[in-house]
Parts: sequence; C-alpha cells; structure tokens
Amino acid sequence: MQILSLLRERFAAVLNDLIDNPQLVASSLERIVPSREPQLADYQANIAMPLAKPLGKPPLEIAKSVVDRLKLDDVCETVSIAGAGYINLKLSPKWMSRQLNNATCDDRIGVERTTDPKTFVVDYSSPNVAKPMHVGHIRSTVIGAAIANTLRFLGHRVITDNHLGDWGTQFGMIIYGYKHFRDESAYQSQPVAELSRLYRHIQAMIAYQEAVANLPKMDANIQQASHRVDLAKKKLEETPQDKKAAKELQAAQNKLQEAHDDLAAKQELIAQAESSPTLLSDAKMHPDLNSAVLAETAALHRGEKENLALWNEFLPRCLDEIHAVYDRLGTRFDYEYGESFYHDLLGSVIEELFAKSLAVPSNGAICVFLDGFDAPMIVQKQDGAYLYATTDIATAMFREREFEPDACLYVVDHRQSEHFKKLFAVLEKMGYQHTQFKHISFGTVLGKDGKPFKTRSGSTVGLEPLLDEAVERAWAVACDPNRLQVAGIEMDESEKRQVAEIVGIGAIKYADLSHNRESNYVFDMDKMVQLEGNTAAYIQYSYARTRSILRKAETQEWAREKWETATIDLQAPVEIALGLQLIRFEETLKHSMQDYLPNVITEYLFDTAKLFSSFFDQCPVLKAETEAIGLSRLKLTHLVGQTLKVGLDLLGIQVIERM
RNA sequence: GGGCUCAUAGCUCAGUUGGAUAGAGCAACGGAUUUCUAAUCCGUAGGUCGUAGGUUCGAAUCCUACUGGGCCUGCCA
Repeated sequence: MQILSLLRERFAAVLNDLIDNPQLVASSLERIVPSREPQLADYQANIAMPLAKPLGKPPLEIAKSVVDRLKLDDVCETVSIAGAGYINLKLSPKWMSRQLNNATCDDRIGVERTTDPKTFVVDYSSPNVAKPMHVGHIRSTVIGAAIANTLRFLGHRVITDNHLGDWGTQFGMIIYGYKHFRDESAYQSQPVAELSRLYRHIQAMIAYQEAVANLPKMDANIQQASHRVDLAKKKLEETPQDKKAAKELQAAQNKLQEAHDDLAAKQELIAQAESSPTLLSDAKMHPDLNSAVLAETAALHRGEKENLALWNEFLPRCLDEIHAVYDRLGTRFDYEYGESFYHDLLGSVIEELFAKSLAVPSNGAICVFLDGFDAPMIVQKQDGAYLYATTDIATAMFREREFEPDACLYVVDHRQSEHFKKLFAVLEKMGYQHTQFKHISFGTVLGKDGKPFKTRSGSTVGLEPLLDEAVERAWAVACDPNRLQVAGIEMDESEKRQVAEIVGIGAIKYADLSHNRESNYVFDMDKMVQLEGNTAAYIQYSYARTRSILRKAETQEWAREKWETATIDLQAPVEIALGLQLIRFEETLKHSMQDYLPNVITEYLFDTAKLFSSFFDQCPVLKAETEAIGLSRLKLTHLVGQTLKVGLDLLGIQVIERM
C-alpha cells in the first residue's frame, strides 16, 4: 500500500499538463508529503508556493488550477486549499477500509516487494573477539541488524557480514598471558573465562606501566600548562579589553585542569594496581609488556608455529563465547569473514595500490595521499606491518568480487568517520565507482552524567551483565505477582523467564533504536525498562492486548473465525486514525531506509500502539453495538497486532502472547 | 593549529530533508476504573529551537560569525 506514489501519480498527470519543465514537475512531486498538521490533512502538497515564480502566477491561483484538474475523488474525502497555497488531502475512510481489507493478514501485511531490488552488503557489529563485548557493541549490532532486516523485508538482496577483529593485538596479549601467567586448571575447566582473565590482567599491567612511565611527562605537562596560564594572565592584565587574551586565558586554564585531571586519573590507576600484589610483582617481572605483546602479535602474523597453534586453539573458543551473546540477542550473520581471513591478501592490496599509482613510500611507510586530507592513509607501517586501513581495502575488494554489491553499508561509530571518508576516496580511485559506500555512523553511548558510559572505576561496561540487569528488572515489573493477578494471568516459572528475557532484551534494543542513530544518547536503564512511555514494553504490551482480544473472540460463537473473512469498515474517528496509520506501514519502512534511520520505525510503532490504546479505550470490540462492527474491529485489531509484530521483528525485538 | 559534529520544554529525545500555531515521552498538576489486562485513556501547564547576522514567499532546518560541549587529527582499531 503505497499512498504516496499513488498520490504522486495523480498529481503528475495534472502537473505534466500544466508545466512543460520535467525537472520542475519532479521537484514538485517531491513536495507531496504526509501532513505535518494531522488535524488539517492526511497528506499535503506544498507545490504552489515554489511554482509561483517560475510560472509567474500567484500561488493560490496555481493551487486552484491544480486542484480543479486533479482526479482524486475515489481516494480522497476532501481536497482543499489553505493558507498560502497548501493543498490539503484528506483520505476517504471508504478507500482506506478497502485498502485494509485488501491487505492480506499474512506476515507481509500488504507491504509490496520493491520493483527495483538492490544488493546491499551490511557490515555491522564487528567486535574484537577475545575481548569481552561491551555496551558500545550494542549500537552497531542492533542498528545494523535492524537495517539489514528492513532492507531484506522490502525485497532487497542483503548480505550481512560480521567483520570480526580476530587477528589483532588482543591475541598478542592472550598469547603472552597464556605463556606466562596461565592457571592451567582454570584453563582446562573454563578456557574462555581464563583467557578473558589473562586479557584483563595483561591490559591492566600495560596500563599501569604506561601510567608510571608517563608520570614525569604529565608533571611536565602541568608545569607547561600552568606557565601558559601565567603568561595569559599577564597579557590580560596588560590589555584587559583584548578578547583574544581572555579567550587564551580560558583555554589555558582548561588545559591546566585537563592536565591535573589526567594526572589524578593515572595516579588512581597506579594506586589501584599497586593495591594488588600479584599484579604489581607480575608487572615488575615483565617490564615493557607492551613491546612484548606486540612481538607476540608480530610472530603470529609471521606465521610462527607456536603462536599460530595457540591462535587456532583460542579462536574457536572465543567465537563460541561471542556466538552465545549473539544467540541471546537473536542476531545472525550470513558471513563472518574476520580480519584473519584477509591476512594473506594484504600484500596484493599494496601491490595493486602501487600498480594504480596510488601508493607512495613516505618516511619509511607506504601511504596513499588524498586531496582534501592533511594526513595520508597509511597502508603499511615502517616495520612492514599492515593496518586496519589495509584490511578494509582488502575486504572491500573481496566483497566487490564475491557479491557485486550496489551499496556497502558500514555501521560503525562516528569517531571513525574520517577513516571511512579516506577509505571511500581510495576505493573510488581504485575504480569501484559503481558501488555506493556509506558509513552508517552512530553516536556515543553516554552515562547519566553525559560522559561516555563507564563504570564508576572508569572501565567499560560489559554487555552481558547489562543484559542480565535488564532482564532482572523486566522480571521485577512484568512478572510482578500483583499485576499478573489483576490481569488475570497465571504464569509458570518458565513463562515468566521467557517474558522477562524478551521484555528486558527488547528494552535495551528499543532504547537504542528509538534514538536518531547520529546523535549521542544517554543510557538510562531505569527509563528503558519503564513499562510506560516510548518503550519496547509498551508496544509489546499493546501486542499482547490484541492477542488477548482475539483469544477471547474465539470463545464467542458470533465471532469465532468469522472475523477473518469480515470487512473492515472504519467509522469512529479513532478507528479512521488507526486505519490510516496501518496503511502507512510500507511508506514508513521506505522512509526509514532512505537514510537508514531505524528510529523512524520505532516512532511509527509507538504511534501505532498509542492509537490502538485510544481505540481500545473508545471502541468496544467484543461488546460492540452490532456484530458487523465487532467483526470489523476484530479484524482491525488483528491487523494492528500483525503490524506491531512485524515491525518489532524487523528491529530484532520479539513479542509475547500475553503479559 | 586544522577538520568533523552537536546545542530544541525541568529531564530524555523527535522533528518526513525549507512549509501552516515547533512535537512526543518522563517528571508535575487535574480527571476517568464494579476494565474486552489501569503496563491504560482524556485533559492542563511547560519554548527567545545556544547568540547575532544573512539567504527567500517561508528557517529549528541552508550560509557566515560568535559562545559552549563532544570527537578526530602520520604509523591502534
């Protein structure tokens, strides 16, 4: 059901007669949009005002001549002109009813497959294995999955690929840790936990050693900064009116504060490390761990036997671990070609860059210089090692060969936007112009204090404990015995567990998806597990209500199975509003994928749930005035349920039959 | 230093790519319940869209400057 394209077709017929400039017609058609003023119209055409100048006629006159020729009486109840020349369209409830009746109640609920399918590669999640997943991985995973699902649902060919970090320094850490610090019995009984402990142990020691090494430098920083403050002060005293001097003082003071904060943070880190005797003695016994770890990594990359064997031993276990998390999140990938997969191809990437005269040696490294960027893209380090830029190029080349995509979407943190700009520039120079490479960037997850989400001690928050907490809270609220009693629902333990899991995980996913991905968002567990307001639970609850009504209908003779073949007839204002909302599902999905913004879908689902709640409040279904009205409302209710279910499913959120 | 990005109600956020009187949710206040599940509904209040200019029929949206935050910036990913 594509209302917009239907309306545009009708307008096009008129505009082509009125205007002989096809470009002007096209841009006018773009201005036919869902109305911003639902009270005034369902759709509006803001075409008359911009046409005033090119046509040399007043907007109202243009609007009138368009409306006079427009044939929309089958679709619209009213077509009117308002204000400066807005053309307001109100759809006819009869027409809407017919559309809804045509919408089969299957799991596509009337959404057509695109007539112009494209091939998308969606690269998302991409965690480093062997490191515990943390809160930052949620966004990429959840947003990427939602985009991939939606594009696929719309009829595109979608290939999802999890570009795992399975070849990096973290393996050097684990290998080094395994060789020197492993607890054999712990490793035998719980290998992944032990590897994770080793990883954290090594990382803590490196942080400690770096902090100690940096202390003198930080002292120097403070002195330097305080000197700068003095200078700025003096200057400002001499020229108190100088705005620049005032600004400089402010900047200098900020720098000084920053330097003090840095030092304090490092001192705390050191104090923490020194409170652990094992860590301290291990760190003393293994000075300069950082270099040692890099050496282990380099040995692995050289293919040194022992390290490669260890890597082969560790990797499957790390993957199992990570897949357990994906299972819980309900995420799957078509492919998981990690960095290691591309390792052997990196040399040929450099060769090709040279062959295409893009690569240049510079200061001992191999670089690609690009217009508009200060720094080049470095593809091979002085020591001969390759970088993630190199791997990214190899990955893109592989995907071009393997999948021939029309578009390649990278769902990655906004901090890497410059990297992707460079990457795409290089790929274009390499000749991949026909593919649209796009960085689907997203903002940082912040804590309630507005700073990046961290634990109190400053470490990142692990993903799994977070999921556990959400599920626990969901249990407390959704499975509250008092509430279940009032709702008349008896649940056994396993159903409660299932409800809590679905509501809890849904809450986290929804909170993430409901924010515009471009902006940073504040992670607030209290809010997202709230069961009122714009949350997953509110929508899941609405779905459960639709199911509840339909279950009850099956117990009543007049309704049983009959509603399936009944006719929807929208009568009450709230029914009409709800019906219009349902018809717009396809339009919403397309709108959402125009800029790959899943929050367009969450907003739609929330609006739908709200309208359903109003409908539910105002329109009796099982106790309707007549059986015909009751059957119509039952069918509408079913359609609402299906829409919510399919919509949530695209977002990777499950529903429950009763809650 | 250079670059990117953000600033909308007390709080968290939308804002259909330049359209009408800027919208939700939470919190606050007032109403509705012998309920087709109150995890609900209806209503009230809350705004100099960071500041100042500019572009035009029309600006939260585009341009310029400024203020304040975040991020990136030659060998991590």
